[in-house]
Amino acid sequence: MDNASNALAALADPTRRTIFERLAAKPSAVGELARGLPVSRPAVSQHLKVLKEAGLVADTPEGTSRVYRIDPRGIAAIRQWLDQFWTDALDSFAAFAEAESKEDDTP
Amino acid sequence: MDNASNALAALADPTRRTIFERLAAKPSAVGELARGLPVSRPAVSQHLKVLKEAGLVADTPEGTSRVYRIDPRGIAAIRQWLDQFWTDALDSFAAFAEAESKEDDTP
DNA sequence: ACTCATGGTTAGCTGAGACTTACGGTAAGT
DNA sequence: ACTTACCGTAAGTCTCAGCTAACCATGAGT
Repeated sequence: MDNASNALAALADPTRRTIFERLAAKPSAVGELARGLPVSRPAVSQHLKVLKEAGLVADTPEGTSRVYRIDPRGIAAIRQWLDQFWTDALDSFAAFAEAESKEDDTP
Repeated sequence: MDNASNALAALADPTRRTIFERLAAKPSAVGELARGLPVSRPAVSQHLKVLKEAGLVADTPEGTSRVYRIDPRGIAAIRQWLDQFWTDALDSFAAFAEAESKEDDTP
């Protein structure tokens, strides 16, 4: 799926992965996240924007604050994309193993 | 896992995703891949190096050629990393839905 | 109305990485 | 031995993404 592309690209950045993992452990506000990270608050905002557009997180206004949490849709998209190749990967390996065993004609 | 980090970063590039998908459909040599892509052959070589270090592909010398195929380990690493957050994601959404329903005190 | 706290947005800088070109290295065929 | 085909690597260029600093907007409390 094309949505999986955005999700994969979003999780490629280490800082975004850290943010994602922390939100998985506990939904938090922007400043709360930035305080525990080595980057500034605007950087966290930009990362959250990317994660949101990738369908990996969702946000809810909470007064003057804004709470972010994990969105299962992004994870589902990546899983679906991966499973598309899972059987192919096993087939490739099975074919390789079989070709290897047939090469054993050197006694 | 840390191996999942490399795999995610490797699949972030669109060209590498295309190479990965084509190898899933059919194991191929480097030149064969490059002929169907809008980039040069050395570029494909570099991409394959990244994919190999990420555990996503494996290669086998075939005479003067070199056949690349999919390695299931990379896919497994990403799947394992994702499943680590799957239940957390569902919990986050369940908690959000419950909080939403309790806010229905505005008749 | 004023103040304070929280966040999203923009401009600009900088470093990482994707690409090409050129080169060297190896195996098969003649 | 020579040629051809296939591939990996090094050096260099250039674009893009992540970061900071500064600014503006909004809601809560007084």
